Amino acid sequence: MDKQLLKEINQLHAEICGGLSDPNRIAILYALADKPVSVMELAETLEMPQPSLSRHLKILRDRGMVVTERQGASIYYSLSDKRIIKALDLLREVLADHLSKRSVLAEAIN
Amino acid sequence: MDKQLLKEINQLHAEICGGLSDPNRIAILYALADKPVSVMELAETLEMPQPSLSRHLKILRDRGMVVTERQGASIYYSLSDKRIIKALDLLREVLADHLSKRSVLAEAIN
DNA sequence: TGAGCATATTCGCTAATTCGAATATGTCGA
DNA sequence: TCGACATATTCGAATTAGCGAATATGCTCA
Repeated sequence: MDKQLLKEINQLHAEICGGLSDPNRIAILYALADKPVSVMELAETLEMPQPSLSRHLKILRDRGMVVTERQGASIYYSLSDKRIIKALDLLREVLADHLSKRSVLAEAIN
Repeated sequence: MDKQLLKEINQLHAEICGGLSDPNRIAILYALADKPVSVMELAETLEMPQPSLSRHLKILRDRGMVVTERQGASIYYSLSDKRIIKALDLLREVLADHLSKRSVLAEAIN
C-alpha cells in the first residue's frame, strides 16, 4: 500500500478512536446502544449539561459514529453502527483483564 | 451499578481508547500484531524518531496495551491482547463504511 | 407571527497532548 | 571498568481538547 495513503488512513482511523477517548462520549455511546435517544433524554440520563452534550454529539456526528433523525422539535440520536459497541466491549474486556492482573499483584504484595 | 464507580470505569475505558487515538500508535499496534518487535526495528519500519517512538510506547505500556521483554541490549514489545487488534479492525470497518457512503454521495452530486 | 421549547454554537479559559532536541539510563563486550 | 549501542526521559514550545456561561438557531403550535 502507498505509504502516504496509509498515513491518511491511520489519521482517519485515529480520529474515529478519538471519538471514543472521552468518558462522557463512552457513556453517550452506550446510552445509544439499544435505541435512539433524544438530546434531552440523554442530558437527563447522563446528568450532563445540554451544551456540553451537544458538543460531544457533534464530535461523534462528524466522525460518522452517530446519526440523527428529527422528530418534531426533538432530535433523536442513534448509533450508526453496532460494531462501535462491539469494539468498545472488546476494549473493556482488555481493561478488565489488565485490572484483574494488577489486582493479583496487589494481593501478592501482602 | 454505582454511579461513581461507573464514572471511574468509563474514565479508564476512555484512557484505553485514548491509547488508540493517534495515528502513530495505531501504526505501532498493527506493527506488533503478529510478533514482538524491538524499538529499533519499529523505528526503522515506521520511520519514526526513536524518542518519539519511546514516548508512544510508554503511553501504550501505561495502559497495559503492550508488554515488553528484554533480550540483551534490545527490548522487544508485543501486544498484550489480540482483542486490541480486533477492536481496531472493527473500527476500521466502520470507517470504511462511512467513507464509502460519503463517496456515494459525492458521486451523486455530479 | 411570536412565544416557548429543543438543540447547537461561540467565547474565554485551563488543561492535556505532541513534538524536536538534548540528555540520561541501562546493558553488553572488550 | 570503559565504550558503544539501545532505549527512556526531560524540557520548552505549539497545538489541540474540554468546560461553563452566554447566546443563537430551529421547530411547533397557538
